[in-house]
Amino acid sequence: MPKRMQPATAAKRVTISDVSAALGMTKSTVSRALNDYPDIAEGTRLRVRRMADRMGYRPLSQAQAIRTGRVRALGLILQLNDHDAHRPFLAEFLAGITFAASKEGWTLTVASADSDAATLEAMRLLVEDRKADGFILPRALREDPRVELLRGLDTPFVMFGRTRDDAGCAWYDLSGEEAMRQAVLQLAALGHSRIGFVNGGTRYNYSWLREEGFLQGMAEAGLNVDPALCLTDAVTPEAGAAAARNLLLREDAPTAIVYAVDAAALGAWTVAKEQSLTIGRDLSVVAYDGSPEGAAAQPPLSSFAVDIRHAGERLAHLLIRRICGEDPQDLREVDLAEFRPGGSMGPAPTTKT
Amino acid sequence: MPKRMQPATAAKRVTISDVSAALGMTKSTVSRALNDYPDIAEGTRLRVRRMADRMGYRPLSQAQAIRTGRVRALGLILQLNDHDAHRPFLAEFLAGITFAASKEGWTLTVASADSDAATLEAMRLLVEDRKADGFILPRALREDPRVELLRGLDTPFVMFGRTRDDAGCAWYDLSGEEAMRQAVLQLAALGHSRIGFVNGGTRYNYSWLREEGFLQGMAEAGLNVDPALCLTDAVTPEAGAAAARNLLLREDAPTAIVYAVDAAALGAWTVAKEQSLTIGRDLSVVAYDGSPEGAAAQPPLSSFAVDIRHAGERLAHLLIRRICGEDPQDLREVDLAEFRPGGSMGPAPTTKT
DNA sequence: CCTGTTGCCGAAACCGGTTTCGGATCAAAT
DNA sequence: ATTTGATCCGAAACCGGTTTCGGCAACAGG
Repeated sequence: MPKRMQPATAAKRVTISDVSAALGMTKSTVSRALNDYPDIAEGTRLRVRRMADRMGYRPLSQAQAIRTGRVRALGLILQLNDHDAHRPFLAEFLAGITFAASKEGWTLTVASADSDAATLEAMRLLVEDRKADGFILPRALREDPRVELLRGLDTPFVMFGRTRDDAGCAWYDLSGEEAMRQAVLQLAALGHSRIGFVNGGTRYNYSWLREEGFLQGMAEAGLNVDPALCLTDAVTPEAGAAAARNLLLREDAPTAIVYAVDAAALGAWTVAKEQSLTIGRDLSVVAYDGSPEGAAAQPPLSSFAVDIRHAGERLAHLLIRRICGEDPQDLREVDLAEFRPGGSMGPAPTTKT
Repeated sequence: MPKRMQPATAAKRVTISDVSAALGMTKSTVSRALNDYPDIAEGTRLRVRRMADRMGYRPLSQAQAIRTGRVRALGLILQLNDHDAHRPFLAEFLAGITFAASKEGWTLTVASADSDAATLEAMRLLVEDRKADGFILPRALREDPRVELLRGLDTPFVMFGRTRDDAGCAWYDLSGEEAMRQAVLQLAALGHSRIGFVNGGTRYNYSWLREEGFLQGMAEAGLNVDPALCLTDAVTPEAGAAAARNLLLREDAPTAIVYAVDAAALGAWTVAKEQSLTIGRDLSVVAYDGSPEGAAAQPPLSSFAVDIRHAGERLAHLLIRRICGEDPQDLREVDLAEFRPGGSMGPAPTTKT
């Protein structure tokens, strides 16, 4: 650590001085021309621009940073203690972010943490060291301490998901509420009337929205919601199986279960086998995420698929605009998840006795 | 894009000038003291150091970078077209890297690419923009174009895995050859004599080593190697199943199969069901990776587990030392994978007719 | 006592940019 | 014809560091 780093062999870049010399102007003029200062004549600006990209000039972000404080880098903290539903998607997510970022000349700085507190600390460090100009916040919580911190640090961010207090928040999200609503309506159309709901972790904001959507769908279908059939905090197959057992061992077991999370829904397969139920016939299941594990199940899980790569791209794009000073109000997008039928939904069993 | 970035609100840091002022010295003295220049008196060096960390001074890497060319950032390119065996491990891998890196004050810059050529281009860009001082190269190929490029750019790197032409290469790897050797010896001890081998992709260097280990084990056990029982290029369950079918439908089918890759080995489960064979009794299977999918199979797959998080940590550490100028010869580590018995290996069936 | 090293540190240039300030030019207004 | 004002650009300071250069002591040798 005390050892000094070897100087990197200077692959000679084109500097702003090269450009200004080639034009017979000063650095300052070139700089202001490229940065759209108002006191530069339009003709000059054009000549500078042309020469700059003819010479292949690209400002060195670190050099700019020491004055401007910005390095054209997005930040992302991986929180490992989080339930790992996102892990199969991680590569796609990162690909989306970096793809969109690099298209605009930005890069991604990644750090990791194993607790909420460590995440906050990691963000603080990256900001202090100017390794990130802003953050993408995956897995938005209903009450999110990260938002509080970043508001305090006056550091831009964009959330994957929404949150309760959305003042100053930009976000990209998928309408889990609409998906849940449609799930219920489809089940109702298939004749189901007793429908269970197994939600995800209630600290996540999406759970609140998906429940809302479920209730909305039930209302629209004219069905009664039995609170006893509504469970929460299942994000793993084990928890999902426990929930399924709970529901299916009842006197008045539901004929269909809506899961908020694919991973949890897979638990139903275990329970179905235990109880000799055939999924898609004796029990209908529908969930949300579009995970490969769900698609690989027998029968495949009907689910609302999320294009995680696209989400990454949108998030990167939105964050860049946010860092460039756009109003967070204008940086909010909500897409629809795509329903992917899989065979786990079928008509309600006739007169279950 | 042309829009100028908002200036970041300057959270005031302690600068080198603050430190030098507090000491009544010049910046240059402080700088040289902290960087271990030989022309600084030992007493002075100490006083500077003490004051520096009493004041919480941490040099701004970008400011250093514009002179030194180094930003204290490691680079990693995710190559997506690669077979995705690593994806379940990606989070752990990143955690390992970032954990070790941040402990020494370094960060990780991630980019992605969808082809070999795009990977090279991405690395070139990161170097040019000084967003990475060196690279971690996952999935070492036997002939690796990345190595060639980085040698040319004179950019430090460290490989996860070894390669054929290892001049100037640092690496961390697990001894796949030793694992395969032990796999064979264990099977031989269980009475197996006809043992099949299903290798991974031959462009990867690990395949060559694992084959070597397999052959070595067979030789030590005094067993004949039947070339017809040695297949290659299976890295997915589908390919692994095809290989298993190929082997098991033979007249002289093997009683055990060594797979180079867990994901491929899972294909044997499919084929065993097709042919009403019980794995662990009629057919023994052993593989390499320690994947969760293997552990979840019935019976669980016996496998050599790789601690991917630890690998990430070692790689980060080695790369930092490499960037600091240490000789690559001194930066080579090979660990042993840990055997994790799972029930998929059993005694050889008595007189298979 | 003078000279030549050597050890140690300050002064100043430098890296590649940004930003402030002021001055020159030219048209419009007095 | 001079003043005024706006437009546009150059000069120079600045950001937070690193590195070169040179000079001042102290110490050794003659």
